[in-house]
This record gives sequence, C-alpha cells and structure tokens, in this order.
Amino acid sequence: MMEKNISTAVIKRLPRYYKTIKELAVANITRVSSAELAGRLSFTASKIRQDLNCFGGFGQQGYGYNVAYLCNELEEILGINKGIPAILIGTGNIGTALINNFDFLYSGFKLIAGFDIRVFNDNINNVPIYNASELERFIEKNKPKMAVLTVPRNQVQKYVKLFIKHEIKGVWNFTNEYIQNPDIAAENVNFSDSLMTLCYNIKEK
Amino acid sequence: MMEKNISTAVIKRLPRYYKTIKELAVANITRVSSAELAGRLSFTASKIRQDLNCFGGFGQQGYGYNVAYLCNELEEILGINKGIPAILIGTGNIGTALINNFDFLYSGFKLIAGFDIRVFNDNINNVPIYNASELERFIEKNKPKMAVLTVPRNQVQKYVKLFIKHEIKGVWNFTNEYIQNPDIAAENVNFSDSLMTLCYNIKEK
DNA sequence: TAGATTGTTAATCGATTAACAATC
DNA sequence: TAGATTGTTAATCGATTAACAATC
Repeated sequence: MMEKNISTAVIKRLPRYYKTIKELAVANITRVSSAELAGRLSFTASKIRQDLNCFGGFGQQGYGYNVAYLCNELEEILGINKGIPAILIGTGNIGTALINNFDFLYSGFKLIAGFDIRVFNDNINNVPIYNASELERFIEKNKPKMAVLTVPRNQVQKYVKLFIKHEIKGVWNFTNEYIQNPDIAAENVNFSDSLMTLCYNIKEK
Repeated sequence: MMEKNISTAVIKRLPRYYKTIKELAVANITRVSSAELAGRLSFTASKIRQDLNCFGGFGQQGYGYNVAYLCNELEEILGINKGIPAILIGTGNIGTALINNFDFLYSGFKLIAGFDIRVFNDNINNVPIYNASELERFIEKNKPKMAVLTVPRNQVQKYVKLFIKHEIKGVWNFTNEYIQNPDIAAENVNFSDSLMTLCYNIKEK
C-alpha cells in the first residue's frame, strides 16, 4: 500500500512476473532463481532482482525465490486476490466479447453488471445487463470500484465525470479517447495505436 | 525507410501524433505549433519537436507545422496509407468482434480473409472465412504481410513458425503468449496484463 | 565449509526537459 | 524589422545493467 514511488516501468512488469511464477507454482516447482526467471521472460536477472526488491526481499541468498511465497506476495502487491467489484458500460461487440470470454476474476475483478442504452433487463453469460438509466442508482447501491468503458468516444467524458462523482477508482478504457485524469486510474487499451505501431515496425523488416 | 534507430518510445507516440494532426486536418485547421499539440496530447512541446525531428524538419521557425503536410508525412512514416494485406486466424469471440467492428484500413491494413479450424466457407462482414486447412495455400497465393492471431495460446508457436516460413512480416497478437522473435514484428495485446496493472493502480488511489 | 545466489551500490545507458541560437 | 517558433545542443532525470559484498 505505502510503497515509495514505484516506477511505471516496474509496475507494467509485475503482471508478467506474477504469471510466470503462477505457472511454476501450478507445475509444483518450489524454487526459482532470478537467472531462471530471466530466461523465461527475456529480461536480465539483474532487472528482476531489482524490480522485486522494490517491494521487499523475497529471496534468499544461495537459494533463490520460494515460488509459492513469491506468488502470494505478487498477488498481494497487485491486489488481484480480492475480486474487486466492477461494471461494464456499453454491450456492443467488444463489450459482449469481454463479458463472454474474459476471465475478470483472474485479473482481480468480479464483473457484477453491464449497462447499455439499448438494453432492458437482459443478461450475458450470467452477468445481468441493465438499461443505462439505472446506472447511477446501481452504483450507489452496489459500490463498484472499477468500470470497463466500451462506448463510443463522444460519451467518454460524461462517464468519466460520473465515475469520479461516485468514487469509482479505475477505468479500463477501450474507447479511442485517451483518459488521463488525476482523480481516476485509467488503462487505455488502444487497438489502432497498437496496429499503427505494428505497421511502422513491419516497414523496417 | 532508412531512418537511423528511432527509439521505441518515439515510435509508440507516432500514432498519437498522427491522430491528433488528422483531427486538425479534418477540422480544416491549416497550421499548428508544438505548444498547441503539447496542450492536446499532454506532452511537452520540447518532446514533440524532438520526436518529429527524428524524421526530418517538418516545421518552420516562426510558423509552426503545416497540418496537411505533417499529416501526410506521418502517414508515410507509419506506412498506413497502403492497405497492407492481412489475414486473421481464429474467428472466436474476439476475432469476430475485430472483423465486424475494427477499421483495419484506418490503421494501414486490408483484411482479406479469416481462418478457423471449425469453419468451412463462411463470411463475416464481407470478409471470407476459410477452414484452417486452406491457410498455407492461401498465403502462398495471396501473400498477406500481416496476421492477426486470435487463437488459444497453445497454438501460438505453430503459427508463428508458419508465418515466418511464408514471410509474413508482422503479427498482431491477442493470445496470452508473448511473441518476441527477431524474424517477425509483433504487437502483443494483453488484456490481463493491462487489467492487473489497473488493479495495482486502483490500490494506490 | 564451499557454492550459490540474493540484495544493493555504482556505472552506464537512454529518454526527457530546458534553453537558446537560428530563422521564417 | 520584430515576433514567433522551430531545430538542436546541453543538462537533467530515470531506467537498466554490471559488479560484488553479504549471507544463506
């Protein structure tokens, strides 16, 4: 919680550490060295030791890291072991695909409802879908802490304002509008940025 | 083409420059300064000038940048004005959502076919979908340069090998397996990494 | 104890910002 | 010409890597 200023570079690597360690844990491997992790992740061992040390000394000289212990610690650090309540706004193609297929719980969230302006009391993959007119009342009552935003970009600012008002702490943003706001954590998933970057890199091949 | 080693940090910002400039062009704005762009993008003006200068002096002292000209140059640099032929493997939920909704052409690609092991001669949103058994023959004949990969992760390595063999230059990777291979450009879109990062950042709020 | 491997400091490398001369 | 704003160099800041003493 009160870790002193971890750099965003480190934070972005945490999920990769977690997943690799989790795989080892599932495979019943009990210990691992930074050098082994380095091989699996194509990072340097030095970087891995330095990154993990931002959060405490999880390893042991001459031994390495205990897999089960490190796995638990990373779950704690990321905060993905709590099933934080989340909602989704906009049940179009991408929204629906996420509800149907994405394992929210694995990444730390419990999807408790979806909303759309065109829907009245439906459900997708056991997630209840309500009309957008119910949104504020639902938030007040159920206090979700995160919202997935899969709506047209012209509606983004309206929803961001509403999220902040109701103390939603984070937004997983699939619109093409960047969200950058000190009052709410945002992850901007931008397909066209990603694909344009690929286009550039293809040229260089 | 032969630009001298542009850093990945710069390359990742190019799409954002392009989109902002494109919007100005569409709005019939003819000139823009680095300071104005800085305001729109929440970058520093200095960074913007330095980034753009990696590719040449597009601006003019005392004037700023000509929007239409810069827009064209950025299209050229990114290479998004060519409609590079692309295919998609795996027409599950996310694959289908992309075919139905994503504007490939806007990001530089023309989606010419989709493939799936469970499908025989179908089509989605006017894109023909073939059985995966047809894949190699199709590639040989139509020479796509990019592949969207939306298959289960245990099939990733098989397809990467096949892409390289047939000189596909880039892969837009939606599986949970990271692709990092000197023989093919890869953009790894990883939903759970993104969401775990958001989970971490929510805790800090 | 000897070997292994961490934690951590110092050195290097890269990216960002500041500053200003050049020039439109 | 005077004002504006770029292109570019130098300074700062941050992130990565190397090295090794500490220690299990």
